[in-house]
Amino acid sequence: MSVPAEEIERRVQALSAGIQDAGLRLTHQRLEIVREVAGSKTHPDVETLYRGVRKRMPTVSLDTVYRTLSVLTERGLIERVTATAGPARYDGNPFPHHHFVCTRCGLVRDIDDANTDAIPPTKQTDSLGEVESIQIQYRGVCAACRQAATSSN
Amino acid sequence: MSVPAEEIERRVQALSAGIQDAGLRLTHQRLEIVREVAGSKTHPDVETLYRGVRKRMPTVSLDTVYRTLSVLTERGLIERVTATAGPARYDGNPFPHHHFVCTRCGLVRDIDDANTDAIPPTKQTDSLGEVESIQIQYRGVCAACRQAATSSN
DNA sequence: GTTACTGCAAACTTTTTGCACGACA
DNA sequence: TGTCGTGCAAAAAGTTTGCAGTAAC
Repeated sequence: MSVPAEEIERRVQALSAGIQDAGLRLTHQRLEIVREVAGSKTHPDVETLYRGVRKRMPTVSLDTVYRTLSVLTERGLIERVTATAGPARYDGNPFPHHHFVCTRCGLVRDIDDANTDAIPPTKQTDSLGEVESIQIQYRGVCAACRQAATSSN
Repeated sequence: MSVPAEEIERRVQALSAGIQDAGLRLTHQRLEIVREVAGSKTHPDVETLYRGVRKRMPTVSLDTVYRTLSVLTERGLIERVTATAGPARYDGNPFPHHHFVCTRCGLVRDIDDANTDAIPPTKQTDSLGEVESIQIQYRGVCAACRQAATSSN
């Protein structure tokens, strides 16, 4: 149920290229952090990514994880997940997609690009600015939380 | 260009009722905080709301603003804005709506309920859980940022 | 009259920053 | 070889919590 190896590879390629195209250095640390975030489907927070990277690179520092994620986000290569409260979480999938969000436990999972052509810009959006992309949040209760609620009733 | 008085009133009513229906006390502090958040269309952060409330109630504390916003959010009466990084921002509109988000400056504005029937749950969402609501983020560049970019080119 | 809420202060968590050393292009 | 990036440490920012007094119901 993890991200398929070839998909991880595709993401790592896109992110690595993005770093180098921006004239930035692709250091060992950055590559490992890219691998970690690209290989996760849970949209982890910085601390979790840090622990994951340290398994392969024990000397990496938390600051570097913060800084690398900032760099990637500033360049638009990855996104901060804007769906949950608490510590920042990151989305290592650099291709367009949407999110399912569990309102109970904060689980976030990617949803492939839906038919966003069905959602045209409106008069309201037109008066505010130019819409460049549309992201949908499907909010609800995940299977695990649903089961937990059922069995305790 | 602010929220119309009757709309503010409608929101304050809904939020006040929500507090009391939950068996909580509608204190002066809570009412002023509700007024502040319901009257703003900018989705302000806690510090900004605090300053606004203090104009009318100089003795209110920042903690109480934090606590009241937490209470309102936990009860599902208002929502934390899940669109921007940085300090938490709150959306005092308790009725269904969507958001336009400027990716440059972080401006967030409400968009009236679009035709979300055009976005049915998918096989993917079905396998993750039950979708209860759909929120659309229209992302782009707001008029002010667009103008700033144009005039500096 | 109870009990929940508030203000104050302190603590805690998360994130950012300055600096000197080390490594990438 | 020059410059960008890293690790360390300290600081800053944002948020939460314990406690005693106060106010809502």
